[in-house]
Amino acid sequence: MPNTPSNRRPTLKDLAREAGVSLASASYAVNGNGSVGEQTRAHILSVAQRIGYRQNSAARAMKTGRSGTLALLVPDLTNPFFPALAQAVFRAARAAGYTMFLIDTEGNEALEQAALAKGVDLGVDGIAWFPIRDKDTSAGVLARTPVVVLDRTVPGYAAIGIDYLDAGRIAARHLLDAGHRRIGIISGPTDIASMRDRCDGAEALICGEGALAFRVENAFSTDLEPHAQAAITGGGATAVFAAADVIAIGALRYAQANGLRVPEDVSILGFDDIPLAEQSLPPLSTIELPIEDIAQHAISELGKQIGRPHASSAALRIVHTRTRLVPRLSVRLLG
Amino acid sequence: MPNTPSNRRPTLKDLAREAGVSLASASYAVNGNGSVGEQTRAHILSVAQRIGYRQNSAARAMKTGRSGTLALLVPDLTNPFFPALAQAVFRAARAAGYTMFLIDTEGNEALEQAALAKGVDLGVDGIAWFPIRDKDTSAGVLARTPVVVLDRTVPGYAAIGIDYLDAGRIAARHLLDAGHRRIGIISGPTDIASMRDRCDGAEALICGEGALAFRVENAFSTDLEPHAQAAITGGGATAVFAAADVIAIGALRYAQANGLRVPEDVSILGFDDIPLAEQSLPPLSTIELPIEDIAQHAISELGKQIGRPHASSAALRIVHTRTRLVPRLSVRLLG
DNA sequence: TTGAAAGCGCTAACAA
DNA sequence: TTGTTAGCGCTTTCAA
Repeated sequence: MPNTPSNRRPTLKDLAREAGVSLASASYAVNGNGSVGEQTRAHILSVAQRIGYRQNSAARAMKTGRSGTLALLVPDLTNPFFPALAQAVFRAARAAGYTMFLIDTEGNEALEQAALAKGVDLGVDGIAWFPIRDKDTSAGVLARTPVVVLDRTVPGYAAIGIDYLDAGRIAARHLLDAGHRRIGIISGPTDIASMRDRCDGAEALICGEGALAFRVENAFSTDLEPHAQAAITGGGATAVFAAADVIAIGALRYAQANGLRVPEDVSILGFDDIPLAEQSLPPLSTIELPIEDIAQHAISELGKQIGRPHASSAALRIVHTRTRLVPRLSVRLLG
Repeated sequence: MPNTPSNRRPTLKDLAREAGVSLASASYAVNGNGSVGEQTRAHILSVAQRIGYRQNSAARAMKTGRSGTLALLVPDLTNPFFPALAQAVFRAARAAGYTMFLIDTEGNEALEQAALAKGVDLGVDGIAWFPIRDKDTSAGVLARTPVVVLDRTVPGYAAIGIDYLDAGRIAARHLLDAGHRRIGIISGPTDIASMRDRCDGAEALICGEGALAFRVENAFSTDLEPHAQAAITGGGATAVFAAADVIAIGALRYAQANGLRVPEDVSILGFDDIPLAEQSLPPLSTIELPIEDIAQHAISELGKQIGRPHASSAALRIVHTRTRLVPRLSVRLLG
């Protein structure tokens, strides 16, 4: 009959007592690091199994200052880009031996700040942070915690960026190469630098080698606002670069609902390559974000910062990853 | 000049020293519970602010046995149902004063087990668990941690269920009421009880008041397998109940790609009400899951278990929530 | 109202 | 190889 009070979760001490060894031996056996005789270890482990011993990571974390956990903050899980990114980051974290938690900041800056603080308080070893906007809501809370900002840039933090100017150029290049000259742009909300960049990149090239039919802005939604609707039906563009797939899908639907065939009458190029893009009719040509690259770089950057306690004030790495064109059927090759 | 070594995160001790008070007073001030003079507290708080003091929740959790955090495990974040559920659960948790972390078990039972264990080890106060299948992968790890199982049932755990038999009946009722008599069912993977139930519920009613044209199974995907394709084009049904929206969307597309108009030639009723359902052409009639109810009940059940240390062996609550029909345009009312 | 001090469960020197 | 022991940062009882 075990001496362990059955209503309490067994501790290392219980385990040691139960197995008739010292605390240290029990700890070594459980962590597999110190030196314990092979049979001692086996015995301890079997007792652990029997009494249902589990590490108390809080205590362990307190002692070692490491919790083996990372947090990922994303602004909106219902935007299909983020689950995809999250899975990639989860995988990368797992490969590096970390357990990753996800927090949805729900587009709410107060929540974002609270989540950042909570992460720090709980002692996660690092935070991969996809900010709601290009704004530092951290209020100094992150001073001593490894952080890497994803996709955006927040002054003072390492970041994994995407070369959006280049991405915009890739988009424009594709349309131009397909023979289009009058090209319109439907931008997403421009308070986000990455959005401005991709549109600026595209616009520069379009103006250089063709003509910008229009450049309008629309919310991050498949519902097109009136001016965007007007641009599509009356803007005179043979091709439209919609700087986000959700908007592109909205444009596609709007065009079709108004008697325009895609791509025969108007070509549409999206951006993001969300799962839905492949399944629209016609399948949407789009620009794919280097999700895997971002995930890899993010975890490796975090790993570096965690390894090297405080070089945070040292050179802040900003890694740039590149996008790729995914040609499908929504862009027409002009004769 | 503060005496706090600047490269280390300030501790309560640092705060107490810096403010010239005892550890206890500092703790009281920070937590707002013990008794401290008004000015003492204000002073301590301002010093805390200045030196950037933050609680170390790991230490706090170790002492109190409570971390103020909950974990939510879901099987697949790229299935749009889960982000929606996650957001609802996050909100409910927040309203109850908890911080919630999300873990995607990625349909992998080994990962699920590891996540469960990690949650327990980290000392979360409770776990809301949406299992991959109706299978207990917990390996006894959860013995002393409050747990509530979502949507499925796992022996030995409290659960928030959905009355799927009833849901299937609601689906069949809708089709029958619209005048359909030859009705087919495309089921999802039937190793999941909830899937069997909704189909069984529908089938019973269909057989009673009409005729079952076919009942086939398909993976949880918009890609239809050959037998499902054949059933749609050659099964002779005027209406199809696809027991998951993703499958319904696949059926819709397949039908349309093969010259069948929806709902003129064939009606399609889905299940889940994922965001995409509203945006398909035609908008998909479907059955809505009571996400908010599930979230509320889950958090409240967890709250009860956390409050009452160990009534776990007591009566296991199984709460049942009800679904609702969301009529849109993919079901035709027969003359 | 304030402070001293005892641990929470664990790790890692260090000693044996 | 094994055991003893000093804390990690915090809360909280108890005494002042």
